[in-house]
Amino acid sequence: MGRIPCCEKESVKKGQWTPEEDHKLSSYISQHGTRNWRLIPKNAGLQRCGKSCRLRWTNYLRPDLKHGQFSDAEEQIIVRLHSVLGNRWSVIAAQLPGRTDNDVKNHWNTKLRKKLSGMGIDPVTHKPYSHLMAEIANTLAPPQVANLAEATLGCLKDEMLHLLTKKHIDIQFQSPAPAPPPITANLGSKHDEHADNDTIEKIKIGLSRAIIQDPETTMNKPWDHHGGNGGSSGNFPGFHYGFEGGSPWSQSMCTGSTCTAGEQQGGQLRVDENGDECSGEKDGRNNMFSGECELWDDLPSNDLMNPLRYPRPHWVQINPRQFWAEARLLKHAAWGRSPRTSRMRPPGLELRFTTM
DNA sequence: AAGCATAGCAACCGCAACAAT
DNA sequence: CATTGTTGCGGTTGCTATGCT
Repeated sequence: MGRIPCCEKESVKKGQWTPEEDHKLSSYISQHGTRNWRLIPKNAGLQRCGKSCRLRWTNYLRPDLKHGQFSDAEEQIIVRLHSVLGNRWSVIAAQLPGRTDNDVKNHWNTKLRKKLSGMGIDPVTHKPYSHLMAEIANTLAPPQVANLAEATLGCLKDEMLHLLTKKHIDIQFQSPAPAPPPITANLGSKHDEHADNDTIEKIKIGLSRAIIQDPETTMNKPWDHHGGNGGSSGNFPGFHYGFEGGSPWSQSMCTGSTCTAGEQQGGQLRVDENGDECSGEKDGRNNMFSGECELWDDLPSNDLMNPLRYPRPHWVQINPRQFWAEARLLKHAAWGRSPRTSRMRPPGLELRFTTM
């Protein structure tokens, strides 16, 4: 025999509250208080669950609530407390008069998390992504780092794939040496799912190859702390980070060589439809982290733990900004239209990334 | 102008902690 | 101390408005 439900589900109304319901609930609570939520809907003449009434009151109807936009000061409090407390929304909300835990949680999930990500800061740990990756990389053996880098690149590939598969495309990927056979990707026909999956796999392989490595840079091994082109992070070549002190909003993982002034001031980084950089978009879509990641190509994942077998892995630094700019150019070329035709790629696409 | 994608927000759900008996 | 009921919390979902193609 289970616990009795908090209300009779079948006779209870769900969904948006009407102004009449709000009025009934508010006037009842103003007279009788919020003693027993199970009895409140019955006594107030509402066909609602007590739990639903409590939620409506605490999150919306309470007279001491603020309903407007979050101020900069409030946002900074949330970020600071979240870095210490994590997702303890009720505790965070308690420090913000007039705000509910639901408000804070929603604001975090829709705005602040993206804002931090856009600035290159991991919203979970509140550390710069590059710092985290450097920390991880420094604790792993090179083959494991390769695995990690592969996974990182995999995310980028999926994003790019998504970009490409939004519309019908017919592309050829062509890679510099060692030249793989050109891969024709023909997406958009739904009639043969197996063939489409096969094509997607081919695209993934093509992208892997298209992001081609620079043989000269193989002299710089990621685990060689004395060589390479490491930045301010010190130990791990290719990972640059550095941020200005002060509020979290001024933090950035950018290095001087890869950031615009706008980014260093905390602006959001974007690439527009033309592949041009811009900043400060209000909705924060297409946010990217700047900085660099490293790829060791052509390492079969099932044998990555054998450094003797793969003593000299290839690697390439990827600037995500350039990645997306290239991706958009690729998209425009594939669709056969671009606002700036001078920037269109000729047929026989070559996707290439330069080191910074 | 229509259709689609995305962001923002309100509300729901399940679980755990707490209180009452 | 065990059981039962209530409240609070955080994750998730679904609806609506808005923007984009």
